[in-house]
Amino acid sequence: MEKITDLNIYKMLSDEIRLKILKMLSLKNMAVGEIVEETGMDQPLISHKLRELRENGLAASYRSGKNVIYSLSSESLKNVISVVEEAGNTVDYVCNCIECKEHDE
Amino acid sequence: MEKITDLNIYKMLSDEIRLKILKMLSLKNMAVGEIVEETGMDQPLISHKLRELRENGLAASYRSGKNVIYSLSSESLKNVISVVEEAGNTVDYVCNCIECKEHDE
DNA sequence: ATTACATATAAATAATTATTCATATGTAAA
DNA sequence: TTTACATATGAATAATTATTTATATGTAAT
Repeated sequence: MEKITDLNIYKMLSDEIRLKILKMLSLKNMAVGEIVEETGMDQPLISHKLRELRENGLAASYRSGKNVIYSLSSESLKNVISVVEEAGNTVDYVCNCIECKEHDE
Repeated sequence: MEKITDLNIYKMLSDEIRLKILKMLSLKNMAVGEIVEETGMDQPLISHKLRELRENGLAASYRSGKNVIYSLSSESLKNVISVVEEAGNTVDYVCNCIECKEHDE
């Protein structure tokens, strides 16, 4: 098992589908089928994304009958997600005010 | 100018060189030449990375004589960087304890 | 045991992103 | 006003990552 670096966390969060999955998992644990349904994406694609999240230590899973249930590996990820969302708003604000207007088309 | 989403922030942070640059800028403002020197990478490569950071609203720049000085666009990015670093440690810890050991080679 | 359901995997392809190389631009000094 | 220095850009290539397709595996119900 590799060391989990902040770089790896960012990489995992930098894909739209993986990010969506993580946000869903931050609300409740979910079976693969539910994730497939709620995202509307293909099952093998979701399975790949879940594997990446698992292998990079951001998600954990266990089997329950026919289903496999996924969860966030750590509560601290919820914190990451919300802090970055806030920062996104702040940066956006700063950018609109200071210099980005100059480059508008 | 595009809306800055949390996804874009993650994308910018998910490249080793860009992340290194952002961490450097979180300590002090720097001229391009200094960044090139301190990272040891090629000048055009750094210039490309800086452009990405600028265009995504994470960095700002101004000219000072022959030099161009870069800075973080927002203090809140420092917060993001440190929160994720912490989360990395936490996740790592959780993972080592709970389930990743099972998959060790 | 056979079938159906849920999930995982591997290999192939497609798409995106990073890096290099050559050169252009903009500023200041001689 | 030529030269040097600092940075930026564009086009070409290389490398990485995402997606699809086909199929395998594992569990449970009949």
